Amino acid sequence: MFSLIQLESFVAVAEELHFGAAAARLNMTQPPLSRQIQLLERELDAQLFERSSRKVELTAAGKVLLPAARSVLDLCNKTSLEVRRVSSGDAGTIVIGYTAIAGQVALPGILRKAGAHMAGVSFVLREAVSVDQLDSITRGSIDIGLLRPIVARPGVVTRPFLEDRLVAALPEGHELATGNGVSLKQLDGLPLMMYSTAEARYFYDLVMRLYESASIHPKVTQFASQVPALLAFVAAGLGVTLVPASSKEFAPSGVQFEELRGQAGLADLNRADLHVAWGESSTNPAVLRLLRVILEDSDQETRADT
Amino acid sequence: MFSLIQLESFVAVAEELHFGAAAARLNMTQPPLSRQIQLLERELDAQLFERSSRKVELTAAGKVLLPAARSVLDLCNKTSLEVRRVSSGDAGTIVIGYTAIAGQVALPGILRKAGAHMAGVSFVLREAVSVDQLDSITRGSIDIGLLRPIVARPGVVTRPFLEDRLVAALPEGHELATGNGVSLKQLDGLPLMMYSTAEARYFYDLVMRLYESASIHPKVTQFASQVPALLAFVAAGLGVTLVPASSKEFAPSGVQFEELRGQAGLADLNRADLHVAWGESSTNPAVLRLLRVILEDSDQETRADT
DNA sequence: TTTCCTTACGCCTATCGTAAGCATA
DNA sequence: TATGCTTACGATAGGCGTAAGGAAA
Repeated sequence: MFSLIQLESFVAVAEELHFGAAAARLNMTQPPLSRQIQLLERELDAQLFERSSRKVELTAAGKVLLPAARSVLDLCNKTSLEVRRVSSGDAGTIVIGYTAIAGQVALPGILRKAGAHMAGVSFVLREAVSVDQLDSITRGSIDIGLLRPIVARPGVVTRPFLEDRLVAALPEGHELATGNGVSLKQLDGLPLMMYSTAEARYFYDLVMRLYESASIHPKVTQFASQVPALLAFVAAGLGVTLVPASSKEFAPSGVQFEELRGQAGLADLNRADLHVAWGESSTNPAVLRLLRVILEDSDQETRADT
Repeated sequence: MFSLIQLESFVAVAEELHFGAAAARLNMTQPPLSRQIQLLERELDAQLFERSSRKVELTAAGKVLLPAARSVLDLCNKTSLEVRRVSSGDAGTIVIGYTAIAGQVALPGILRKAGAHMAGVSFVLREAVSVDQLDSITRGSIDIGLLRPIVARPGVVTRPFLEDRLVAALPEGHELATGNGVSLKQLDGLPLMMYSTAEARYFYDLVMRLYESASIHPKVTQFASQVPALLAFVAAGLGVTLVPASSKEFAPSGVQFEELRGQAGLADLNRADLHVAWGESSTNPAVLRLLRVILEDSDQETRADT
């Protein structure tokens, strides 16, 4: 096979139509340039130039080769730049998995900040529940997951990046909707709109633990797997529910939120933080950079909260 | 700039993920191969492999380089062939991309007719999914693609040349296998052997649209990306599927086909035509000639159908 | 201890530059 | 005779293979 140097030599001669001028452009002397062209011609079994000591012209075969040689060289240059950029983290593709809630409360901010710091990186977004995200990280089909801290998994690192807690959601005008918070005890006996065990296991378990901590039994009347559906029940006056505080931003009208309070140790139990997860052997520079953006950001928000 | 030998070395290592095996494939020993990779990495300022004495893995930068390197090498090979042909006065070389199905139902006929009209032209055949073919046409590494009409792409022209439609495939002896056709409604409730969304997106979407048009929901129990695999499911009695009518020719025993009928507008929805695609700036006379052969041929078949 | 990627080193091939050759206007 | 591509030749650089080194399971 010919070499790229031969193609560069050929393009230079084809453009200058003068071996001496082409050699000067390539910072070399004529003789080796002539030899490179000869080698290329022998390699291709084709005469590329019609040449005498007075003129140099492209043959038909040369006319076919010229655009192709330019394409090859262009593609090589483009590839070189692209690989450099990916290697330095300036470009690349990051596949981000996220839960439905994370997609609403965390993803927009992350993408906004990432877009500013990492123009040139393209993001592929994939909504999935937490456990599926862990599987995907293990398989390598997503780079970063925004999820709930369920079971630890070898090979996957997780870090909290957005503090969150459950708050009570009550129908507007309910007697407990005072704006001063409610205790779990006060919720005893009220119909509870509950997370389904299969699709929202994390929240199901969290709510059950909270009720147990207050020694009361939930009176579950409705199930749903998504926060908006639960809030719709509440807005319709069917009962109360517990949702992440971050859900306030996208609540329907007719719902009022109250902080949970009153119990020793409640704050430790009532943690619904969002975590970011990634493969521990992840080396993609763009991914590492995005992780820095997310985690720095979380530090700032943490400080702002305190 | 890197050299083509370095790209070849890189592709070999990336495909084998083993320096020793790659070196054997390249007919050389490991040490110089390692050195070529190191030189390439230094040249690109990028680590391409994550390697220890126990495993070799591509980095993100390596994953970007791999298809690009293949493109460069493909383009070089194609260029080499092309220049030789033109130089020797022979017509030229046509690289044909085709999907698995096109390779069975369309390619033999095209090659037979082209062979008669265009002796001296050599064909390079490359099986690839439709979207990859479009990429290759844009890059110039294939001349003509036989593919499904997915999204339009600037610079690439496509024309239908083989009409096709989906038909139902049922286990032999099934009560619906009457030879008089079936309606989609009749398939409601039967287990559907479905195309996978990733590798056979076109058919997946087409089947979903058909079911939606009949206001029924598919009961999907098995997934596969290739028609023969789906037909194998059907032959085994696991359910029914929808396949291009042209697949009849290479169906296993135990499968019976029924036309889809009964619904207004079904014929417009149920189109699975094969298209031919080429670069709009294509000037290769041999390519233009082959296009004429393919499209004339399609006119004949169209007339024969009506 | 085995596997397998990397480093070290001698040999050889290939490319460079200088100098001479030769064809054309 | 001047221009400019080609051939000849010695020096150097770069790649290959063999052999030794070193890290991981």
